[in-house]
Amino acid sequence: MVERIVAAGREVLVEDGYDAFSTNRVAAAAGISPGSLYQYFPDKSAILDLVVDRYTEETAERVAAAMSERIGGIGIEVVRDIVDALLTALEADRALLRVVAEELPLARSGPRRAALERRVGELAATYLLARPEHSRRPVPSVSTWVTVLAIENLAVRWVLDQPAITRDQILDEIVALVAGYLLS
Amino acid sequence: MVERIVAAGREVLVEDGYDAFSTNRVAAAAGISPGSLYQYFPDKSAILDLVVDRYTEETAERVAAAMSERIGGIGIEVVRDIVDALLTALEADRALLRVVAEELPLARSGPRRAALERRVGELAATYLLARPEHSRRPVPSVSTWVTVLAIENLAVRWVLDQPAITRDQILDEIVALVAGYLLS
Amino acid sequence: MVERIVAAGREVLVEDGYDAFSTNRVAAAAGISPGSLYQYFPDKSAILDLVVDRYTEETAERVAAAMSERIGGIGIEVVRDIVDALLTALEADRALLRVVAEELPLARSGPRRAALERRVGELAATYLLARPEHSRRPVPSVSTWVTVLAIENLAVRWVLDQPAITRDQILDEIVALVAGYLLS
Amino acid sequence: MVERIVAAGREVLVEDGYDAFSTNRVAAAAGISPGSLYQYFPDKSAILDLVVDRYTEETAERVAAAMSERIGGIGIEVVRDIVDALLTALEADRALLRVVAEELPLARSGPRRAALERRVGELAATYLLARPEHSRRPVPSVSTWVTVLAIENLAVRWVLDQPAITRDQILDEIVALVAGYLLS
DNA sequence: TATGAATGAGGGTTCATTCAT
DNA sequence: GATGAATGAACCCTCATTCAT
Repeated sequence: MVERIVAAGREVLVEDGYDAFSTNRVAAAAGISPGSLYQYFPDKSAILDLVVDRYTEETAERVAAAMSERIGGIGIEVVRDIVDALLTALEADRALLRVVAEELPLARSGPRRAALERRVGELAATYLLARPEHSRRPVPSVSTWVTVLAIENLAVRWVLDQPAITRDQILDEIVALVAGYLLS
Repeated sequence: MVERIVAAGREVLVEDGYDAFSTNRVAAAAGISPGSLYQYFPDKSAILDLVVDRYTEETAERVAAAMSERIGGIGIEVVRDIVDALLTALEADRALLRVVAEELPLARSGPRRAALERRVGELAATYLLARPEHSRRPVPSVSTWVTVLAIENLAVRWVLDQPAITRDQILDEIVALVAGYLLS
Repeated sequence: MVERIVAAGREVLVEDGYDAFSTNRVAAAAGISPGSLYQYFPDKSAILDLVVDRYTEETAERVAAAMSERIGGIGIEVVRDIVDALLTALEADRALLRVVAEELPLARSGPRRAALERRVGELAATYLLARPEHSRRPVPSVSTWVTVLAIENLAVRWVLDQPAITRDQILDEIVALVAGYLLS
Repeated sequence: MVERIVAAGREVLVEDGYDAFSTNRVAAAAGISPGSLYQYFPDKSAILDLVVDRYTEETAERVAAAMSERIGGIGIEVVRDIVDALLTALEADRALLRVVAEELPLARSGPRRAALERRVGELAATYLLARPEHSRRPVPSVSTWVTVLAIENLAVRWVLDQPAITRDQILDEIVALVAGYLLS
């Protein structure tokens, strides 16, 4: 039932946008009555939080999976594969990404995004520490922070704004950005 | 009068946050009646738009000024100076930056931000075109897009999240990021 | 306008009872929209408070007037006249008295009633102090408290329950009660 | 089971007040499901009614017991003992008395209170009829009504408001009130 | 032009009651 | 009998917008 509500919430968000995310609308989409929401959630924002949580976790999961799979690999191709996975994950539900990234008050999606960044960042930091030859930057925590934020933003904007840049191009550019930063 | 309203709107935004940005509140802050707002703006969101516009323009102005000033300069120090100017501009009104970047539905500030990016991007592209030796990336428009977006996001997050990274450090890192990207 | 709302509130209270005292109902009775209530009252309970205040003050006023008028008089007839005035005041709007005394959570009407008691009590105490021969009770503040509470309750119950006791009878009884108490 | 529910209702009333007296809360306190309430009570107010009934009966029982015990006694001390018993009964559960007398719409506790008054009144009337020398008032039913109501209200207010009057004082005063009324 | 009282749809939430299990 | 999830009408209140003055 919680799942049904979360699904309905996601649907409302995708189909009608954040402004339409009212308890009445979500309940209607879930095919239940407004009062029933409150048997599973303390208030409206808890529903929204869980919808965003689920989405963020989904995305984090895919990226983290790609990372742990590829992380044994050699050279710069690792980065390309990971970013490729990230793009794929973001492309999976562009409509929801748009709402989460652009309509939600960032204060709501911010913490989830930060969690994602932390999770991915830790993996990356571990990797960099294990292979010091892969980074010439002096402070690993800092270069991780920089790398993760830069990649994340570029990926999100590329998916949402769909600039005149091909997928291969953006992958090349991001790889070049990261490689140039860490290795030169 | 429009200016008075915009100033009031900005004040409300900074002092009380986005949720308090109601027409009544803005009118009160401007010392006029709610009805009078509608003589100068078609609706509430037009006021908000103009507030954000003004802020974005201010910031763009400062960065563009720094760019045209420094753009004749030599080498990588140019980048450092420009990023420095950007940080300074963002630090000028951290409270408003927080509201604009974190509380506003990004959809509202998005277009203004895009305008800023375009403006700065054009300057950068012009520069890179004029001095091809400064970039080894194949498509200037793409590398400009990448550079501008990466820098912008890192700068905003550094100012807002205040991570344990000194100002000099973040400048070094951004310079390294850009230099590594464009030159290697 | 405040008066119009108070009148409407009183009407709803009298006509439909306390449970029907909803903001929508009061607004409808006042011929205005629900939102307009909030231009004159901070919340629903403020409306109710004022309705009860007005009623209590009205009643207190009448009784106090009778008291100051008669208080120069001689002997026990003074008490009779005052209680008569009290009965008259309570009979003036029996329907509202019923709601105020029986439907309202006493916590709401309690403080107003207490104020009325205090006001009347002070007058009575002053009188008793000025004419010590009128009371043989040792502690004036206590005998005042006892007298006021006893009279008030008897008067209210007589008006509301309409027991098989004539008006003259109840006046006689209350006079006997008070006289016997204070003078014997 | 009915008893369990009544006990739970009383608990909720005492612990959390009238506003918290919801079917869900009472059911939870009784360790049963909300739906089960309706197997024993037609609706919520029936539960409340029975809780109040029980409490009123308890109180009536104690007072009536004291009355039949003392009623053979001589003189005014009888009154004192009975009022003493009443105060003791009211003090037994001051928290519940407060809720019943101050938070409940009086309309709900009114009929129960009236029953108590009738019961006590009948005892008193019987007594007065049997010993005509104890009252000089002309209509026993009327003087009983007056006496019972006056005593009841004074006792309740004394227990709840805790004015600066000692227990002995209030007993003295009530005795004086009654004695003066009936005998002078 | 400026006002600001009035609007009223819609918001989130509660809770007595029902009924399929 | 017992359950407890589901109901949905009704609650109080907000606020962008309007319009008579």
